[in-house]
Amino acid sequence: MQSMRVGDFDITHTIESAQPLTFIGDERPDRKGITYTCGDSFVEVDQRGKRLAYRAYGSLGRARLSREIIARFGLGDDMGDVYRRIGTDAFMKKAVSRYRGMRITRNEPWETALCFVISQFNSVKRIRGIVKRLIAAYGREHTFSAGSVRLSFRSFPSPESIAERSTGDLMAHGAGFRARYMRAVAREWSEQRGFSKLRDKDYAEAKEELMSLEGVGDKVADCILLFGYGRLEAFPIDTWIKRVVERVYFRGRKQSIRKIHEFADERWGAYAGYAQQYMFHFARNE
DNA sequence: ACCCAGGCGGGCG
DNA sequence: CGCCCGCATGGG
Repeated sequence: MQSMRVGDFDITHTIESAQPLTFIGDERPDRKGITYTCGDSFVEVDQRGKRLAYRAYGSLGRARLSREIIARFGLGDDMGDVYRRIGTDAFMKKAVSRYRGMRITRNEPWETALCFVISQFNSVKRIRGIVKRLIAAYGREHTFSAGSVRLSFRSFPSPESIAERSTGDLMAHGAGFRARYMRAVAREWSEQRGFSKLRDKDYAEAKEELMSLEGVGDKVADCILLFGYGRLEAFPIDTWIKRVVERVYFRGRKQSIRKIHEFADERWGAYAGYAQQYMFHFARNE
């Protein structure tokens, strides 16, 4: 078991706020930790106060595991800086105070893309179920044994393993009309080798490229950029965010998606993604 | 029975 | 542009 000291971090809020880890991993019963697969390794994380303990089963070595934990849970983010920038009004101050320590997780881009393609016009509970069934059906099985420890788990399905299924196969797991989009994105992802070039592009250009995929619109593209590529300026606008922004900042008057993007960009700028996540989690749990 | 869910594509004015 | 519609599915 390895560990590190953490500040301004709350793993419970982080893993319960409907980020990819919510869909992929399994929350521990005490809600203070999670298990999830990272590549071909199985990772356990557990928080006790300011101590974050973690371990991996598989090929992930000690140094790489520590880097994975820091990256995955956004532990490199300066939360003082973030809170100063987003906590500028009563509503956001309340959201921040309620969920202090919640971080934007940084996830594998393909895994992020598939999760959020599935998320469209869907509920958090169902998204999780569908993702779990896909992992069970198409994930590669790994078994780890050392001494008395023996465990088996399935990694996240590869783009190829989704692309080669029929829409009927995918619908059998409850994916519904999204099956077509899942195949389309999986096909592109396997052909274009993971969209790694997006890291070198600016936000607008990267978003436009993601939106050229069938089944990826404005909101899903922002989710992929935020949770998959760590673009903290991305501001995904779903039904919750739209409602809340209109209610809190526009006196309940309807606004177009474009206007809300302009508002968020001007108000929260480089940390709009954090503003969005606190707003989303807060609004959903009211 | 009914409504809605971390939307998107397509068609229309 | 903005608006409206259909879309699979199941949980509340």
